[in-house]
Amino acid sequence: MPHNRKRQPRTNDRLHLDRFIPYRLSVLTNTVSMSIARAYEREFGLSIPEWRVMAVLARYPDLSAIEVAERTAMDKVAVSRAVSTLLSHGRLTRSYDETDKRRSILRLSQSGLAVYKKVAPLALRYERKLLNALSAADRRALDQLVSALMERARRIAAQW
Amino acid sequence: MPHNRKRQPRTNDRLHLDRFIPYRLSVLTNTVSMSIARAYEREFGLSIPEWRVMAVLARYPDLSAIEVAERTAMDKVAVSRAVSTLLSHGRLTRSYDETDKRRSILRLSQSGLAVYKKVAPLALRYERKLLNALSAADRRALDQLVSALMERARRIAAQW
DNA sequence: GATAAGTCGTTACAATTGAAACTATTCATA
DNA sequence: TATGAATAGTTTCAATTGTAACGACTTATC
Repeated sequence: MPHNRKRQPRTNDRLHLDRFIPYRLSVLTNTVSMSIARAYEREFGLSIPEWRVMAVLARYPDLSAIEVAERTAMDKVAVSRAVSTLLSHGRLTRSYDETDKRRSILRLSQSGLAVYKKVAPLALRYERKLLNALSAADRRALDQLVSALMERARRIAAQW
Repeated sequence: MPHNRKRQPRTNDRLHLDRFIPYRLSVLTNTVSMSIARAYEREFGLSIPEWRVMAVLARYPDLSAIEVAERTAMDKVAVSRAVSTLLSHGRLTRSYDETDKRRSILRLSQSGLAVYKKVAPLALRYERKLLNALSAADRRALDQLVSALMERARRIAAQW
């Protein structure tokens, strides 16, 4: 019997939920998202979709709803709902494109901008807290891994 | 002007959705989960909660519903619903603990086990496909990063 | 310039999920 | 052994989300 038998490979042929990356990613993401969502909700009455719309409009004003959807990986119905509640709370202004009356032009209002300026640091603080666990090198590694997996996941989704 | 000015750090003070790790994790997880869910649904009529219950019972037979919930990071209502549809499809058997009649004892039926044996390879194949993008070293790194982040996220969630 | 096909955004309806209340049972304590 | 608190699991109701259909408008084609 060989004494230097290889260690079990991480990905083996039996399914073990605790080692199954899609599952672990899902649990991790849920935990993270729930923490953040709770804070947004508690302190600003914002849902995650609403917050995402605000974040993207803060950086790119005057997008249409569809453009917001593209940049936030939300579908257009979700954007439509988020926009409508943000409008009703006065956090957004909406006008329409003169040359294409279907397209909306969305922008943070004064009050929306003010809220954004308070929420953004909260979000960043959370992220910093989370990444505190990691060395600078690990953070770079994480960054690249997430990018690589994302690309791969997209490709697979297209095939399946 | 110094020519060797440092590169911008990855985590800076402005919020950029594409660089915000919680957001990126969320998009990645959704993409991955949807691919898998679609395949389960298409080929076996299983939802993700149902599939998780089956996976954990395959490895640990005779758990109670609460124990399943603990091991799958689902809440007990979700488990109750998944169990009830699995029972109605004959994929599970349920008995009750003699000494504590509240506790159920769940176990895959013959047919459940048969389904499991077909689904598990599908899941593992997906994972392998996803991780193909990565070197062995990267895979180990991913493993550790997810663990570290998970621990950290739990800790933060407890505080907040 | 009429018609068909496509796009933007909303609405309506169904399915999923979450939170709270509930039943049945057990446990702790007096 | 009676009573209050706790636990396992289900049910109910409300909120969220996904899908499909729709109205308004624009673009392409004839």
